[in-house]
Amino acid sequence: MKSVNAIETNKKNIQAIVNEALRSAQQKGLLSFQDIPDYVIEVPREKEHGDFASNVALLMARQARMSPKAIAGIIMDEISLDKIQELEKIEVAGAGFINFFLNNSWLFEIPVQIVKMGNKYGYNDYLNRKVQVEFVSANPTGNLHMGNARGGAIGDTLANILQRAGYDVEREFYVNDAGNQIEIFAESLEARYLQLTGNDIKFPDNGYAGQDVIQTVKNIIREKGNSLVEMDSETRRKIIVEYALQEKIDYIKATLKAFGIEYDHWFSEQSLHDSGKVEEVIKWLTDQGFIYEHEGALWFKSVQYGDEKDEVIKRANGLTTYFAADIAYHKDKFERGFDWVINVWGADHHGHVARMKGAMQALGLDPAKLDILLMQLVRLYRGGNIVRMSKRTGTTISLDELIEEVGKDAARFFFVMRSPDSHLDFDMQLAKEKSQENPVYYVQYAHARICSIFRQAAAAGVKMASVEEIDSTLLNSQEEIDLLRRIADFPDEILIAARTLSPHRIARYVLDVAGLFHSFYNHHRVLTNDEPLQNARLLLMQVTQITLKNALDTLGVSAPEQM
RNA sequence: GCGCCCGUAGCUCAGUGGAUAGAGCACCGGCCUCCGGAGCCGGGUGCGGAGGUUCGAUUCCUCUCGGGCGUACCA
Repeated sequence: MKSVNAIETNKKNIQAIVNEALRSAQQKGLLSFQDIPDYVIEVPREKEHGDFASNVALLMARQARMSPKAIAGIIMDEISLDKIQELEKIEVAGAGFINFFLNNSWLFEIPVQIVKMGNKYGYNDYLNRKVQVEFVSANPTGNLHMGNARGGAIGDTLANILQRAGYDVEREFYVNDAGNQIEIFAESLEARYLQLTGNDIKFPDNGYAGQDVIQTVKNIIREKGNSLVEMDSETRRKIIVEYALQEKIDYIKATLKAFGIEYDHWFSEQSLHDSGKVEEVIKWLTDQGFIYEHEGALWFKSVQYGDEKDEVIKRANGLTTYFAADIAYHKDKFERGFDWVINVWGADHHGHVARMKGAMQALGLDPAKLDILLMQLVRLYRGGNIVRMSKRTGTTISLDELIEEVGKDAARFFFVMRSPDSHLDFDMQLAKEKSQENPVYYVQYAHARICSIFRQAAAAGVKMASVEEIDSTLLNSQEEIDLLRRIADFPDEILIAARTLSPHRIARYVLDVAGLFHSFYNHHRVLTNDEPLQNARLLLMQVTQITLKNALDTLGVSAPEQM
């Protein structure tokens, strides 16, 4: 199906006539310039400035050696209004802006298109470009915490946005099932196992002290009893850690699924070691001169790529670092044919960005194809009080507990409501509240209210006319036009959110649409005895419902029919 | 010390170099004999500070103050 993005279409049409006017003015010798500058057609903030506006004259002033206003005047004179059917008026305003005023006929055509597209409204044209979004990638050594939760909501929403922007999207979870922390995990599990089977063993100082480790060990004992006590340590650890990893990965999968997230691919770090890809990439980088030896360790020359210091890739004890595996991992990603790779990382990993991009360059890959979306950390509140998190005592609130307490919808909405750059204060009490203070309810209520109107209509035996027969030009009050206008923005909002990696834009958008709907609802009645008007308003309700539902889908939040 | 992110209304936050900087909450005052009042309408002296680039800076650059994070042969 052909996608609908009326805003983008209008911008392109206006840009075309502006370009045409520029060339025409140039030919007539009215305007002298080398290149058309990189100007924009934008929707002005103020309604008085038209439906669309361009800054082309301001950007051209220098090379044309004329005032912006004079240039704008020339351009305006070269444009004939009948080039675009809806174009009603052009004016020069402010410092030299060209403002374009359209009549609303394009707007009234949109409802029928939206109804035809249904749950595909918001999707843009297919781009045939593969993008991978890797997110959460939590260590399988503990529970999912609030950072993982925010990463999950941001990553999954971003993946949804990219799909609607026209990309082929793959969601990937990188399982850190190798390396140092797995060793420590194994030691911790073994110590707890021996302790719980009656042996006096000291727990490692840097071990995983959480309750969940003890619970895992209890599960192992339930299944295998004391049978591991007599084994040699290596065999015992192998059995225990294998069991624990499986249990943790199952837990992570189940919890994220409850959070509305399903991955296309789970990628094992250990597989990179098993296949020899880590050694392979180290050897290749060494041969190319990107690696040197110092005090028995191998170092990657990340300083030459703007990093603060060089990074160890293989330790003096012969074990590779997590960075070595990460290089092999990113090489593998691009060998899988992605045009674009996005990693969602916690801000505490920002120091890793420069050297990762440096490694890309060393490998001959284009670092611009890798975007790392850093998100600031989460502070959890309950009412006014901060909920302290402590790894040592294991008293953190985990994602499964959060979902249990506030629900998936509120949690997902809250995590994407703010820009990833912004610290997030998550108030669990507010997220649970069924009141006007809680934004997720405000939006869901709008959707439920519309559903209720249709239930009322059905109960009264009202039948909506077929879409083609409805006269949508009757939707001419300010509230109706404002709502319709914002609904028309949806596909373009998706494109902007994709381009700027801004999932929070969609949360704000859906709040906007809900607000405009509530305002309409309080000013006008849908069900009346004016049948043509009633039909037009029912159509408006239908497209509002579709837009709210599709935008909420993008956020992974449900759109209830009643509350 | 050095590096990254953030400082916008009382609070929590939006704001792709553009025209008169917005929203929610809180606070005050209004609005249903009528489709769900979990709603609507009205009420605002705010871009931490100082320079710079630009026709134009909340946005870009430098410095400065404040907060967060990082700065391991951890991940």
